Amino acid sequence: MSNNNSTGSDNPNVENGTGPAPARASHFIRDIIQQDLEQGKHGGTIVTRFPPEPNAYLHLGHAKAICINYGLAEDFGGRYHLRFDDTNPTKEEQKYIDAMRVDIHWLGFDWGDHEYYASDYFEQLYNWAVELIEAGKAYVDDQTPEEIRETRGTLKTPGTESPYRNRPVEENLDLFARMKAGEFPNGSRVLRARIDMTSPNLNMRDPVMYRVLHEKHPRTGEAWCIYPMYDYAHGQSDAIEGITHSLCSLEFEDHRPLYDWFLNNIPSIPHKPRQIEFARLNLAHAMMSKRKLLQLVNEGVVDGWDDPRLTTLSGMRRRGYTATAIRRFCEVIGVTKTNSLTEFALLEHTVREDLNKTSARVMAVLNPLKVVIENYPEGQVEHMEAVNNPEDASAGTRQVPFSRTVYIERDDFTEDPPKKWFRLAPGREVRLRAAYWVTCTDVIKDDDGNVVELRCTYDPETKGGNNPPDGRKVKGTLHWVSAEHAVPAEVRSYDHLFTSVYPDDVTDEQKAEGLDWKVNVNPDSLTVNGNAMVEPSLADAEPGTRLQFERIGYFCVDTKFTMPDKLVFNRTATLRDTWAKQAKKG
RNA sequence: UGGCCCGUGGUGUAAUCGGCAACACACCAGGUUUUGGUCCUGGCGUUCCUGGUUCGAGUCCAGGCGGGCCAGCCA
Repeated sequence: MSNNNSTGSDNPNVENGTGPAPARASHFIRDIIQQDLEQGKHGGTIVTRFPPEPNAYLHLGHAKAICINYGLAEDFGGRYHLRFDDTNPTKEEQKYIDAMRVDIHWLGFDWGDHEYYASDYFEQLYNWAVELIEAGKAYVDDQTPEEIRETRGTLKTPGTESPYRNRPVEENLDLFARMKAGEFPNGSRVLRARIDMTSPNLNMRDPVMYRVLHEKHPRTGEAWCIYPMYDYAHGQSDAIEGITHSLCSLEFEDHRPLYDWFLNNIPSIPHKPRQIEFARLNLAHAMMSKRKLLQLVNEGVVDGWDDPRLTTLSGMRRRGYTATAIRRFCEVIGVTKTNSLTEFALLEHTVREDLNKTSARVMAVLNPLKVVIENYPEGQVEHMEAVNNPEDASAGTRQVPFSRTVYIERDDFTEDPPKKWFRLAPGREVRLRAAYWVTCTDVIKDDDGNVVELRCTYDPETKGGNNPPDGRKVKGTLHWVSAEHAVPAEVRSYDHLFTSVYPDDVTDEQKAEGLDWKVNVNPDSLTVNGNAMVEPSLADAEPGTRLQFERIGYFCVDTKFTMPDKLVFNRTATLRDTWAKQAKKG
């Protein structure tokens, strides 16, 4: 897991993966790298990087990019860098840098000493810009932003050259130096590459390399008042770091000719990386746009960047997702250039797959219904032995107290059972997991006819939930908690944050009404249940602990709302529920 | 009559040189089970269209059709 050439620190934030390393799926980028290595390019090694702009929190789409970049470097014994692309001080903040470092470590990657910042390269970038000016391949443009936009042309018509395009080299050098010296206000002048205003690729129509921005930078402070644009900074940063394969998403395809142009035209460039693009992740019912995520957070639609409904890494972590599950997900979705929409079910599958193997089983009743076992001695308490994880014998067993009054799930009882109903009903017998078999003898209702309590009898010969000697069978097994031992808890359940698979889908009618993508926010995405009762072994559960509530789903102790005297659980995912499917069909 | 990219089951992907379309998810039907979980078995396809080359095309060629991205001094 640790980066080659790194310090190999045992970072406490790195969560150990569980299952065996899955076989690596082949894909076109892996093939390219394999081929390059076989042909002896790059001295037989590869160097990749993950280059986030620190202006938001990392989300599942970033996890895909991280797994591709870092995973490939690991697989081929190469090296990987973390580079913060901090070229726009108006948007970037230190808090995002800090959060990103935590998230990437949590995912299980250690970049060691290879943490870099585009701002580290400002001096070198500036010097190369001067080289370009000297070569007659860059010039200072005095046009206003509006004029630059107008003369760029359109998708179908060529642009026109700036009147400043043929300025003498000396004048460009002087003006660029004075831009750097702070003589000019924001927006007054830019440095442009001198390429081709008639190119069908708009990125090649004399792209802006530097703009004047009198802005304090989180790292360089007031040292600079001109800042390089992405297109100029990115490829050259790759070159400086010796990146061999610069992997990015599809929308940069059109930028590749420009990426290559800088590399090929800067006289003293030390190294030429290769940019390769892949499709970014689209996940149904989820928001993967940093800008819109920021909006959801700022407008209070969600409870911060780590809201468990968000597919931010911090949100998913708080929700109970494991790094193993996320990395496995990134493996199974593959790497292609095809625009696609991945079903949420695939994500749920990978988290269940991991949690099934690793999480301890406990009993929790979300919606309690009181059951009095009339033939069980009053005041008696038995400690029943329960298996912690049937998938993992080493997880051992625990004692769960049983008494005369227990709570069962309200959904596990019905007065008029449908076909194939295995649960409790008047006169029916079921197994209380790890305890006894009980038979419902009476139903007690309030004045409005609501069932408020059940009366049952138990069979002492079924202790531990075992089959009785008479050979009786029972189909249903229910979870339960002893009323006097139960610990109250709050349980927060989540549904998709967006009702439509594409959160951006807005009808023309909605647009006409002035509505935007936020109409798709699901008003029922959060359900807070304050009535849950959990078994006493959970009383002191540590925040972050992941558990399976038997027959219900995977939950974790919330790290934000849990207090010493208040347990709060987040539902990570439900268990698959074939009965619910069957019942729905009728 | 702008450029670039992409089309394989419901979904995500695979298919060496042109050689029986494979895997996972989802769904459906069964089996096992002290979780209606897990696990096991089985079912589910005109490779966007048309034409061409070929003994043979998802793969090569031509022409269509459909989808995505690009006109920030954002990344």
